[in-house]
Amino acid sequence: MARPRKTDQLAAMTDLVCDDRVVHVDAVRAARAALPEGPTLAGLAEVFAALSDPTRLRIIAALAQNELCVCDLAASVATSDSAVSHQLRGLRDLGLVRSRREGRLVYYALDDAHVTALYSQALDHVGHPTTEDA
Amino acid sequence: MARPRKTDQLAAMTDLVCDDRVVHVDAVRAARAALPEGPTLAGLAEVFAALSDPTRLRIIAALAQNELCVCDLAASVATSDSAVSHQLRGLRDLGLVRSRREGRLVYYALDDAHVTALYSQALDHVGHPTTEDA
DNA sequence: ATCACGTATGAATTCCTATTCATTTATTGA
DNA sequence: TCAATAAATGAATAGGAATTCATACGTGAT
Repeated sequence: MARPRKTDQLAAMTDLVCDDRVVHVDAVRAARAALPEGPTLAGLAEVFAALSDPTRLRIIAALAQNELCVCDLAASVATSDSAVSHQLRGLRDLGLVRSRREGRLVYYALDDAHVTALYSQALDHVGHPTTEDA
Repeated sequence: MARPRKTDQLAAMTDLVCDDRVVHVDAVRAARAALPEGPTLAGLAEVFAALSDPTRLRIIAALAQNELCVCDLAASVATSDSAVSHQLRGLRDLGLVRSRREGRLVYYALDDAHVTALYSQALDHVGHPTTEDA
């Protein structure tokens, strides 16, 4: 069933876990107990991934100021309408952004306080110079 | 030099910015003023990217409990030593993690309060069930 | 010195993601 | 109805990223 282990405790731990050797059993036990569950982990990764792209960060920073229509958003963050639209779709699928149509224009706004909070916290930590500070 | 614009104000804005049409000049101006500068933006994206991968997230969650050597870390997060080592290099290059050698073992620990704070804030927002809650 | 073990590294593979370009849909005005 | 504009979408391309496998490095023990 398994190969022999150095100690019973160790064997119990590693069998419970995986095939690798464990040095500090208690530390590993504690670490594993602290791991978020699969869905939680995936959710975290998703949110952070949304914030991991410069274009999306600019979009979020822009929308943190005003609601904006797609073309204004594109002009604001200096990318193509299409690229912005693609990104907005992703952000909307994640529930981070909401849209509202008015005539031919579609306005987007932030729709998730968590993400906004994460963004500004990160900005605080980094120190937040903007173009208006120049 | 450029194509005709609907208004002078609009023309001034767009020339200052890019080649796209702008609908709400003031909104765009405000949005652009709020954009973080290039290096800041890149730094933000980097940090969030570090948190955007499930494996790295598990590593961070594990190290939030104890300092761990590579093989214990691998056992904790249930991936190969090699994969963990690769990820640790990245995290160390970003200054998120520090290492300490003791004999043949190398212990890693978290080394950036910002990231730890971001992680736990995100965890709070999501709600944080772990395996020990079961 | 040699061996075993823990860790690190490089190359290769595979998967994912962001942008671009072309096209389509939706809405308004002529 | 037709033309024009804003936005969305799909396919394609290109770049990046994570894991695996093989191998090398560093350290301690025999």
